[in-house]
Amino acid sequence: MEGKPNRSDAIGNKTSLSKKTSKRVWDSIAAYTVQCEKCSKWRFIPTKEKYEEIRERLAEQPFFCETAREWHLDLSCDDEPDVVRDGSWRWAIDKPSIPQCPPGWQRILRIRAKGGTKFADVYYVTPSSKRLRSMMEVQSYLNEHPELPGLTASQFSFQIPSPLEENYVRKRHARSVTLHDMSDTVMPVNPTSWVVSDQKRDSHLVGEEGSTSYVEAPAQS
DNA sequence: GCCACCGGTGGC
DNA sequence: GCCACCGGTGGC
Repeated sequence: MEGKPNRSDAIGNKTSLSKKTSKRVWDSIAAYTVQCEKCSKWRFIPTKEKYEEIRERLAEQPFFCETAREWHLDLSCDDEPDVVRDGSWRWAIDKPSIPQCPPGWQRILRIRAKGGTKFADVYYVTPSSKRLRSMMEVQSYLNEHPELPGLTASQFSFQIPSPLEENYVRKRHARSVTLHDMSDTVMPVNPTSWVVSDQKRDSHLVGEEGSTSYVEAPAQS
C-alpha cells in the first residue's frame, strides 16, 4: 500500500496464463517482474527463462529499465510502470541467487492457498517428465542417470518465495478453529490483514529489497 | 490409479 | 522458529 521507495529490483514476468487446458505442468504464476534499480518501477519479464536468468545474477547485475529494451524497445524510466501494487495481484518475494534451471528441465513453483501451513512448493520436472520434490530426490535421480552430463545438485534449489501479505500462511500455533469459525474469534495480531483476506482472491503480495518476485494470477477455479 | 495439493514434523 | 522432506488423500 505505502509505495515504499526502494531500489529493489523485482523481477516478474508475465506468463501467459492462457487457459490452456492441456495437462502440462503449470506454474501458478501469472507474471514475473523486476524492479528497476533506478526508478523502482516494476517491469514484466517476458519469459520465465529470462526471469530465471536475471534472478540468478541480480546481485552482480542490477536490473534497469534499459535492460528491458532487449524485449521492450525504447523502454526507459520515464515510461509508466508495467504493474503496480494496486491489490489486483498477489505477490511473492523471490529468493536471490537461485540457479538457473538446467536446460530441458523445468522448475515449477506452486503457490498454495491462503491459510495453509506453507506458502508454496517448488518442484523440478526432469526431461523425462518425472517430478522431483526435494534435493534428496534430485540427488537420487542424478545418481540413477549418469548419462546426464555435468549436472550437480548445486544447480537446483527448492527455496520458495515469501508472501508479502502477512498471515498468508497460518501460524503454527494458531488455533485450528480460526479457519472454520472466525465469526466470534478475536484475531491475535494484524487484524487488517484479515480484512484484506475478505476481498478473496485478489489480495496480493509484493516483492521488495532487491529481490525478484512473482505475481500470482487471481485464482480462478 | 494417479497426482496435485496440503499437513505435519524432525532437524537445524 | 523455520524449512526441507515426505506421507496422506481427495478429486480427477
